[in-house]
Amino acid sequence: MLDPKLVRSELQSVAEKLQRRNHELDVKAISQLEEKRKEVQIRTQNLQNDRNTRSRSIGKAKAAGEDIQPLLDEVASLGESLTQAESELHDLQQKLNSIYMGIPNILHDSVPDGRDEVDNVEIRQWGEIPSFDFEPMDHVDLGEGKGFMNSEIAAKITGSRFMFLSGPLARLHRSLTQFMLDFHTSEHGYEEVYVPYLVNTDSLHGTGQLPKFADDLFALKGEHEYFLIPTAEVPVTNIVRDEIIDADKLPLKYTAHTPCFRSEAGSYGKDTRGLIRQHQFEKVELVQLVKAENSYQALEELTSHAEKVLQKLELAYRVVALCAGDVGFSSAKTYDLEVWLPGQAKYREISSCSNFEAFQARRLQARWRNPDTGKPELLHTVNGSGLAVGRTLVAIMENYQDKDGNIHIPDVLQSYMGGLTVI
RNA sequence: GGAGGGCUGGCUGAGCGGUUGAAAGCACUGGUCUUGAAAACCAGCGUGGGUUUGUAGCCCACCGUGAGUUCGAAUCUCACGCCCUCCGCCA
Repeated sequence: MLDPKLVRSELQSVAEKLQRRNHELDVKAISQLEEKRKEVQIRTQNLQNDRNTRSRSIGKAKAAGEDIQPLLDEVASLGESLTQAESELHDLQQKLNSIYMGIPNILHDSVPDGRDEVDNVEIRQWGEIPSFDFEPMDHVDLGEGKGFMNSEIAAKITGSRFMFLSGPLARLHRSLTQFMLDFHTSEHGYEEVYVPYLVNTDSLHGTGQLPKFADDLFALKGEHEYFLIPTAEVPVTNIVRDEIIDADKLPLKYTAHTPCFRSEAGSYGKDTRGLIRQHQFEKVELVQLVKAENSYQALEELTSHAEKVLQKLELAYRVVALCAGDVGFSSAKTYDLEVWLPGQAKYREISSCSNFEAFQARRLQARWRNPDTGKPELLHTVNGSGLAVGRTLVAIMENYQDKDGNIHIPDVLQSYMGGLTVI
């Protein structure tokens, strides 16, 4: 959520900034509601003040043994207008709040203009695109060819967009998560956390998935209103919801491995083949909670931490700055890491690293105490995948294949594979 | 599933329906003392919101959440949520 004070005091300029991401702010409705809110709020608070004053004097009179009946008569008429004003104010605040909850974050100045992914800007490349003296297969042909990947079994067990892996490929998948967690905890200073995979609605509001994106989530039936997490960002970032963190504890850096569940509503024809777009996938997430002045540096660092995983795996990739039209709702700036997939002969997203500035923190009431002022200030939240495990598996399969359809194991993973070098 | 207990400020923990935004302690900040430090002593110290050019002042709200009773609720009533203990079941 944006700062409501900012929205109403600089409504026009906020609206202009949001136009960059094709969000039309209903300036007229907001200013009218705010005007009304101001009037009603002042009226309500004056009435409350009046009531409090009178009630106090009744208390005093009673204590002094005076007759309070005249005072009671005086206050009798107050109640109704106060109740009405309070409920009017409540309604207005709810309306405004639901509008504010639906406004996306303001983009950082460095975000390039553009409508959609076509306009994203490549920042840098790493590694060499491998060349093959044979026609490289995609991961599905490789996996199915070996008998280690079977979408029909998954479809029988559940339905479409799920995958069944077996044998050394299932182990390779597991090895990847182990490697990533070990790497980030030992080399990059993240604390490993284990978190719930079901979350409540407060948590989802906090990180911005609700109220706008309920369709993307799997909801549980039953006595609790719980949802399957679409990303570890939700449980991990919510660690600091309603907390005030000591300055000397910052930055907080967490990493977690979780499964992620996305309904992928509205992507019906897209990436139906293989592991690219599934309802269930694994991810190792990186989350940093930092002071405002450090968040852009943190974004660069966190992005580089994700990149290092690709470098260790010797996979060619590029870093792309998402353009204004492609940056997600809660983010102020996002870098995507795109890995080269020989099976598709193109770069595909394997990580997304974002700075949310105070957008999530404001919803979360996640703050730190500034020792200079003694006052709480909103944290900035920064997160990214480090990396998406399923897509990393795809990248390894396709980049490390040979002409016989074998998959060679990257050096850094061999110890996790019990010394296996090829599958 | 059954039976109890509890949710108060950064933390611990008091709180007869009437200046209680809330005692006390801890922590923190400033000061006195000291060569310095510690201790001791003194003072300050909640969060959110409104108004406003204003981190000044004034005002409002907040004691798990939401309703209710009342002139007045942290204190009474109801519902819900969460936590804890015991029993049962169980990976």
